[in-house]
Amino acid sequence: MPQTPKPGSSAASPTLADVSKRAGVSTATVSRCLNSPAQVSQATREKVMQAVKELGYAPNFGAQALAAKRTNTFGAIVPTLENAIFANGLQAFQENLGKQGITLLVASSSYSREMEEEQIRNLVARGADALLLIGYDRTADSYEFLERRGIPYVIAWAFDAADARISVGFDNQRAMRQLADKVLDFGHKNLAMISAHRKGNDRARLRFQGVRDAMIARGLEPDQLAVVEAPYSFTRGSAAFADLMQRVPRPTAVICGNDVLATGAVKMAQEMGLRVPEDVSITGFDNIELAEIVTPGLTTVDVPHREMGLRAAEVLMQMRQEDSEGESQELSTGVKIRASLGPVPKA
Amino acid sequence: MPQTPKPGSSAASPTLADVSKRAGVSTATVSRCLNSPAQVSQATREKVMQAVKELGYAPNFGAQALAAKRTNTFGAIVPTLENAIFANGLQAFQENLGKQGITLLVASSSYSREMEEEQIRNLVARGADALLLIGYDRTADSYEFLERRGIPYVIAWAFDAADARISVGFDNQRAMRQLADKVLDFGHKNLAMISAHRKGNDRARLRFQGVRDAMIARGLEPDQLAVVEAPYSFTRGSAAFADLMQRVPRPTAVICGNDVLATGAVKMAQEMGLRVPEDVSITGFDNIELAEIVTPGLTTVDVPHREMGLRAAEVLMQMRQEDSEGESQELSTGVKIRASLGPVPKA
DNA sequence: TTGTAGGCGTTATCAG
DNA sequence: CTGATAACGCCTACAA
Repeated sequence: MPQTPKPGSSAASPTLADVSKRAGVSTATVSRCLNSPAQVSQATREKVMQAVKELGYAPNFGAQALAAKRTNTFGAIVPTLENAIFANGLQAFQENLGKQGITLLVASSSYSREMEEEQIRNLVARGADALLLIGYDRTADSYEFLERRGIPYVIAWAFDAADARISVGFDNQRAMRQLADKVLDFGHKNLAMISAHRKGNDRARLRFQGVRDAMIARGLEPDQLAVVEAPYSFTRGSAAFADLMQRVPRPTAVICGNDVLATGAVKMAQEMGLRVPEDVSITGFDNIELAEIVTPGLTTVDVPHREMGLRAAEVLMQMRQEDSEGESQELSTGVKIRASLGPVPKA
Repeated sequence: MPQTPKPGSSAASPTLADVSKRAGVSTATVSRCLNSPAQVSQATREKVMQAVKELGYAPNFGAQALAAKRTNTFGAIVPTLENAIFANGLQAFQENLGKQGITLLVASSSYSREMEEEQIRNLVARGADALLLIGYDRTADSYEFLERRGIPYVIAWAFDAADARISVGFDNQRAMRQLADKVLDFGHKNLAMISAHRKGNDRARLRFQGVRDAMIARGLEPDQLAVVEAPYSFTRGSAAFADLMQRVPRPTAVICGNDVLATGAVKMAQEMGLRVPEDVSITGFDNIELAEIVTPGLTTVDVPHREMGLRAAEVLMQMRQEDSEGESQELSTGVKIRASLGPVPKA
């Protein structure tokens, strides 16, 4: 049945054909008007644009992608959107992409490798030209899928010089080691750590290892490190802290895998009537705004979020455009000292 | 390890045709296998699924949308993703959608009506079946576009009984009025407000009005209310607070348009050596986690974020499925009293 | 500068 | 149950 173009069908989306009809030109001309206006004469262009306005035409993305094989869309998959850990980096990433007219699609994996694999497929199916991913740990299928499709991707929030994959990030282990060194400088011997689940999370594993490195360098027994794993949330941080405070001997410093956990810990300390840092020191990781907001301010690892996002965008755009290999970039971190870290309490 | 791909087809995405060839069936059968497996015999199904696995086939979203005219994708456009104001609501929205196999695409408008209009077009072009929007204020073109396309949408974070559009939200004016009443109960006479830009932001205007309402009801002159407008950010909240503290007479209570601004204000107060609430009271709006984290805790308007997201999802799914009108829902807010609000300081 | 026509990958409507 | 085949909306050589 040939299409029966109902006159005045208001609900349907106008198509290129509708516009072309109204402007009295061919669909090709309309398409050119929209994509390379220079190729069209002033007069027709105006006619066409007029029709576009009147009909409220907007191109159908699917059809466009299908025909052009290019979407000008990048994707990013982060473990979580619930706290601000990735917000600033993503924001910078998006800003830089926007300058080149590229749209960003964001998805969350909820810290699950399976979910991430699904989201990767999802974004690719939606036509993402390139992907931003967090850390190295993901299913083999995920990597295989990306390679097979030839989708450019860059790994952020982690950097491994020994890995051939392109990344823009920092050395989690070294970063945490530096922080732990500061903690030990204050004389702490009984350390504890609140870590994210290390299984399937390379950043968490490396940060844990960083603490051990620091202990070993001082002749401390790393297995003495009391560890509790907790999902990255404020309340879980509180619970984990309460747990650790039951241990004997009680830790004098609690190193947290990120600022959200550390904030939860600080709040729980207050609830328990423990003073920070007089009774117990607490540190974070990331240096997000929260670290400054909580009282006392968090001593934490300062991560260059914005620069990471910026650079990642550059690398990715280059990889796509020139079909070049791309080049990994290691960024450096620092330690931000705030009041939450202090000397060992007198027993 | 690649799977011995067909010569020349290594980088390209496998298509339905590739799968059908490999499985020795028609493309139609493959499609059915994937979409309504019940219609296919056990034997063929297995053959096909095998081929799908081997080729790493994933459907092309654009083509799918083009042919099926539906995407099982909803969109949401929020003013910002940088702070957690909308995070919990969106999370709940997404969770509920996920149960029905619907994917959520999120975009940010950066508090700009023009940008929002662009994002609406963008998401619709990408095939969003329905949209979640924040507040009522948007360009006429935005509304016109949505109506013309017949895209179901629901307005959240605001509720206006007099407006015919479907919404799931709360009365911002009344909510703020209740909070302001509490402030006045403490005896404050010199009030100040840090508001979001009211132009193009109905929620901000209504909250402002809510404060005035409370003042009027007590016989205070509402024009005495000192107001500073600031973008919703921590640092801007700090700056605005510093500004207000210069005013003569100095306000004894600062009512903020949201918790982020209020937190910035609290921090600035501390920097200035002012005690909260002994020297000055500060209130927020939203009751996000932050309100509990900052010291002192924020007295704020408690908004049922999760329920709003949940309900919005329900309403929207219903509107799409049954093509029904949908029904607006007003949610109620409360006032959460914390330490940041106290009596008027003795002069 | 403009128009014609083929094809992008899927779904859905028919017959077999 | 399965297989052709016609849309779906757009882009892009290729012609005119």
